[in-house]
Amino acid sequence: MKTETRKEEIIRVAAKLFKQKGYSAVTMRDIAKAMGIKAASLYNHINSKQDILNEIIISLAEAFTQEMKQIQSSGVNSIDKLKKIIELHVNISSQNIYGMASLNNDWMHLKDKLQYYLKLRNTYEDDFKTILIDGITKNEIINIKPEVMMFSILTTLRSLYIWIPKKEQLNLEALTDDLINVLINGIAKE
Amino acid sequence: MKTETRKEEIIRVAAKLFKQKGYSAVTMRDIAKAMGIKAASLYNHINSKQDILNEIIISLAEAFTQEMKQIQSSGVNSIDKLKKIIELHVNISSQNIYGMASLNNDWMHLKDKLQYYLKLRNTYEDDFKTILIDGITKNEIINIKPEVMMFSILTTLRSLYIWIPKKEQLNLEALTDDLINVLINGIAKE
DNA sequence: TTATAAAACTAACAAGTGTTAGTTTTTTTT
DNA sequence: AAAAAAAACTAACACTTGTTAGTTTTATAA
Repeated sequence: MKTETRKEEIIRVAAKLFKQKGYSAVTMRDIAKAMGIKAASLYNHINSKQDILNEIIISLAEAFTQEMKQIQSSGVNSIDKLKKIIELHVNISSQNIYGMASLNNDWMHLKDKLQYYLKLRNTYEDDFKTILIDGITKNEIINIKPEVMMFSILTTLRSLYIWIPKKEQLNLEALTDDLINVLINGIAKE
Repeated sequence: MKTETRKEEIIRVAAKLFKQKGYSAVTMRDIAKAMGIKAASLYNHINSKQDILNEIIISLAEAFTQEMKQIQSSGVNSIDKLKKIIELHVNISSQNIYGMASLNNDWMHLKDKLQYYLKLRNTYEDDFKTILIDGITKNEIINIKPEVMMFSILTTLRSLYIWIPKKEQLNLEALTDDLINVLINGIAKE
């Protein structure tokens, strides 16, 4: 376990504050105070406030994209691919609760990286939809508009960062199992 | 259809901007410019930027609370209550897309009204959970942790404001039906 | 038409913003 | 112990923020 650099520490502390109040409402002085230093000192480690946001969001977006490509080429059936996607979101979200908040709420404050982020997101959603359409074709998934299914599942998964901290004793495996049940099998007794 | 007051117009325009950039990133000068007046002129109609946010969020939160009480006392079974909740969210969200964005993303910037808002939200979630527990008891709903079920359904419903605008031809009834299917019956073919 | 109310305006404020320059302190390397 | 590098500091900048005071214009009522 390699030790955290000062820059990584700044990004981690900033992400925590961004989750609480959003990127725009957090000042460089807030971040500095949370680290016990003065705002100007931050600039020995980072280039700008904007760069902090870039690093938080882009690294996460790239992680999702990369894993989706793995799932895509895994060769399992569509339901199992969806299960892998659920696991992916639980894993990343539980490891980076604060970053996920920025990814969800502050992506629109990206500037240089905005187009790149949108490209990654669109690719991810297209891949997701392709899995659903494939499942419908192969009769593994009910024939409902794939957009609505994707919206429902993806929205739930993207909001995990809100709910995971609330679960006192965080059993990730149990959470994953429950989510698979709820999202794929529904909640009604047949 | 009674005509909109200037104050209502400010709140409507502000909500639209809040959806795009978040409360903190929108300035009074932004709002004024979108209305074709100067920032100082806004204060002939509203007391503060804070008050704009208060009105947007609290009116929506109260609408949800009120309707939930209706559903609670409607006497139908738990699955039908869930269907009514889905309809409720589709209706309010489609009628106030911009306000729903503030409700979801900017509630933490409430000040005086923050405690009141949290009380309304907690009550709503408690009522929701009670319906689920009741459904489990009566064997209408599968026996999974009600928190996970509520999280999944409620998160999807709360995010409708993101997706509704994307649906080119907005058939609300069809959307409601699809959501009922996906959220209650799941997506897998049995 | 004249008086009244409503709604816009200009100008400015005090406080807060991200960031830079230059300097001092602390830590690491030789 | 001396030199070099890293990381903190103070002070300030140019700009933006929400808001107020006072005034002028526009619309309504008498």
